[in-house]
Amino acid sequence: MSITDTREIIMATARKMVQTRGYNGLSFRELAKEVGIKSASIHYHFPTKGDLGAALARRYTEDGMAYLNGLRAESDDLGTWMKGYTDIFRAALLNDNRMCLCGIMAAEFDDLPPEVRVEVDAFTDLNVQWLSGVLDACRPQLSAEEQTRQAMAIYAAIEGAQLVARGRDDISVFDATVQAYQSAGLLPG
Amino acid sequence: MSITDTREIIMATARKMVQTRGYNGLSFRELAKEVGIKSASIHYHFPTKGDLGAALARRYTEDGMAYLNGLRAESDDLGTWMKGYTDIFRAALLNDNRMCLCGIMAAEFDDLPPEVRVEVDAFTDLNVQWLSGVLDACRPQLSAEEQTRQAMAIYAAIEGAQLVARGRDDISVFDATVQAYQSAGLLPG
DNA sequence: ACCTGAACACCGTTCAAGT
DNA sequence: ACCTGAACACCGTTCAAGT
Repeated sequence: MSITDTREIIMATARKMVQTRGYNGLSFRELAKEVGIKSASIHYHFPTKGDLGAALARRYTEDGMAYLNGLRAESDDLGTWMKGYTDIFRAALLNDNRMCLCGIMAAEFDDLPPEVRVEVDAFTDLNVQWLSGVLDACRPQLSAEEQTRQAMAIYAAIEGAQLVARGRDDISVFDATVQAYQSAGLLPG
Repeated sequence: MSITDTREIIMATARKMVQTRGYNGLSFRELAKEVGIKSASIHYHFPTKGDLGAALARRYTEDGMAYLNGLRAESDDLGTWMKGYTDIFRAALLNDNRMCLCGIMAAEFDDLPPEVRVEVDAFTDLNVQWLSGVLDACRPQLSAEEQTRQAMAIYAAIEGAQLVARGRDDISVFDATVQAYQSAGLLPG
């Protein structure tokens, strides 16, 4: 086992925990037990909880953007793009009623150390940027400001749909809500 | 000071703390310090943290519904109703970037004791019910199911707008997002 | 390079004891 | 009726010590 392996196992395990219980709900002792080391050893890889949280958010953003950019590269269909987008959030709910890592952390805003806040912000920015790109492809007549505003609204609405559906532990709430967004024309396609 | 007074002070103080830091972020010791008693004394009024959380959510729901029902009684104007509705969430952000008590708790779903979950669910139900009533007044041609679905979508979208705006600590994000919802026709009026 | 046990100040909770 | 101090098992963090 090299350095990287243990570090990766810690991150994968912690990511699941945060998506389920939140940043505050993440316990170093519980995490260590699951990984099979002592809690003090976690601090060797991530000096503070904030370091771990920031690393998790950064990786989560990287993975998400790789998926989304692949989606745009592989298809020219607006419907495929938007279904691919909403499916990220749907998949989290399907996966043990988990939440978007940065969505759940946004709710804990006041408890987050600055280095984590920065990464949560970056996730939001990149989501809005990607959605703006999609809007530019399908609604080029809109100004850049209007595209950004609509992209922000789409992102916020999807996060809200996930939050509420999760609170009900009912994925059909998510599906029905996304469909209502589509009917209203909030989502393109 | 009667029983009720201390109890009320505890609830008012705890409510602010939960709207800022969440259920997990609420500390009995910190709460006690602010109230001016010892943490063990909190347990006299609320045996467990779950009891306190449930009482907070129930009171929050009661207060909100009293406001919303007053709104519908005092005016016949759809715009006034919807502005009154979104203003609840806007006011929380204006008040030290706080969140809807039940919105922040919904994100902590997995950490909530059952008695708190029940109250968070009730809040959602009553919001959807109130919004359905508004939709029935302005879009009577819709089926009850469709009204409920749209009401759920409105509630989820507003919660999401608050969540994202709070993460940015920027109320203009909330305002722009709500306006985008209105332009799309997701919000009536 | 990586891990550990022990200590620190925190946490919710319990309970016998005070008034 | 209401409050308290002390104890319990938890928490993140630090650090000297191990290999």
